[in-house]
Amino acid sequence: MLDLYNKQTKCLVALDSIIFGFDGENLKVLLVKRGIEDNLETWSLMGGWLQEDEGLNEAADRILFEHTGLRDVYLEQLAAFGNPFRDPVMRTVSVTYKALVNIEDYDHKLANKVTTKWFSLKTLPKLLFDHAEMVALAVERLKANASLYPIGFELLPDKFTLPQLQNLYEAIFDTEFDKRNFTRKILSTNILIKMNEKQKGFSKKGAFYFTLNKEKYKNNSAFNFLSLTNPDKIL
Amino acid sequence: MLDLYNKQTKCLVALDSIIFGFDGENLKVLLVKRGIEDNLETWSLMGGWLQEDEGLNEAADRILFEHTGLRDVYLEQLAAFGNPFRDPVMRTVSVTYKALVNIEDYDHKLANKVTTKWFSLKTLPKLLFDHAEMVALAVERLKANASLYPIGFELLPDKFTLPQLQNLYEAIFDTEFDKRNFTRKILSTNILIKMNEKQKGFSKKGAFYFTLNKEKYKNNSAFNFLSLTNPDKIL
DNA sequence: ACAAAAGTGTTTTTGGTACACCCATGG
DNA sequence: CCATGGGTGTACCAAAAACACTTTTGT
Repeated sequence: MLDLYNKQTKCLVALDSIIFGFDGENLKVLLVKRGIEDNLETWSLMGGWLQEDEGLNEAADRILFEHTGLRDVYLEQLAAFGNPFRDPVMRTVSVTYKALVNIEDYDHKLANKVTTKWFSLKTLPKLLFDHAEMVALAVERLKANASLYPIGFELLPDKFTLPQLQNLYEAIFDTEFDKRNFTRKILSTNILIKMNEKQKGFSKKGAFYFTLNKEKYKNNSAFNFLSLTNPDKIL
Repeated sequence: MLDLYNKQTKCLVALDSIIFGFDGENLKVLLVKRGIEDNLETWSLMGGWLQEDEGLNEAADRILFEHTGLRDVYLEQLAAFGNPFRDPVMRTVSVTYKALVNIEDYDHKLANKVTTKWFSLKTLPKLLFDHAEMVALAVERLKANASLYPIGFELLPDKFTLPQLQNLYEAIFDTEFDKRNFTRKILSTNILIKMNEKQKGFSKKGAFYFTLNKEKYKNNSAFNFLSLTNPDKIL
């Protein structure tokens, strides 16, 4: 039987992660500048190779940590990419992950500000290999998830205002929502807790901060979170 | 740079496909009996290894064909499984695919009836490695897809009755729907065409056959197909 | 005639959407 | 006092859900 195994082709397995962040205005992706060996102006996703005795999730976590110093980011598997010529150097199958992080939180933990940079989704640079395709798929899935589940809070600080939350969802879906309808829908899920504190400095009136009711949030309680029944709103 | 590549661990890459079918009553999965070399009573998904110069989708298609003689089945990638010890013989990363096929259609094209068999989801045998986990994930995704898009017709013959269609959806979601509401919702999408022919032999009255309006079906026109806003209905 | 499944309409309730004005504050 | 963004309520409409009786036909 070992024979049968030994006859098969072996491949490198890479892990590439699409890290989404939100700066209050635009949805962004964290990219890494490729080492000097290549064309200097190519950016790539957070990537690395799978090592022995390491699971896929584990490897993706480790690679993200090595690039950024970030731990405990929830990485979710996206898809495997295996075009035989996707990496011209050697046959590599890449398993992609996506994560949402809070940019503020991230920036002060950031290990390597020289080689990593946030890019707005609308002005992405040229990406390595098939990484642009990976980003596109990640965005598509992000939209699908965000309309069904209350994700997106990972992209915000622990306390955030409703206008901030709305901006985020508007950035994800690249559209605008009615303020009153948005507020009503979000509050009706009861996953937010209003604080007594107001945001200072941004607007004159100041907006109340909210925090996540983590109990309810974990319970997955808000299925069909934003029920966007109209595809035009999403696409 | 080649050095850097050469230092990395290489793995086998397997493709495993979850093939769903529907026999009019239960949702089923097509499994293969393992070769004589192993414990005889283990069944597995349609699986095989990735070959050189072959993309993932291509390989999954080829493997399905080799096991079953079926071509042109729409296989959709599900997820990669990469626990380092999932295959005790050698480190293997498995990329899984799922597909929906019409059992009747399948059975007469079937190349190898001895080693492949349909199993009801509710009475699955012991499966190889982590294949049970793969099936569970596939079922979860099937539900999610079926509530958003009018998939499921692949599982039925070219002409089918509304009660059959309802049975199928009830099997997918493991619940019951109101006949009148179901009918209304399905017909309102206009993706079905009523035929003049009635089903004979099953019920005394006989139910009208319908066919798929393939134009509208391809157009993806029925987003949020069954809008199942109540998670209890789904879970 | 009766059993078994097919087929069909109405009412209620829920939730999505559209829409406009007052409020609080910093400048 | 005014400009800026924050906050709120209502009316309409579409669609989901609940609900029961009649029809057809094989036995």
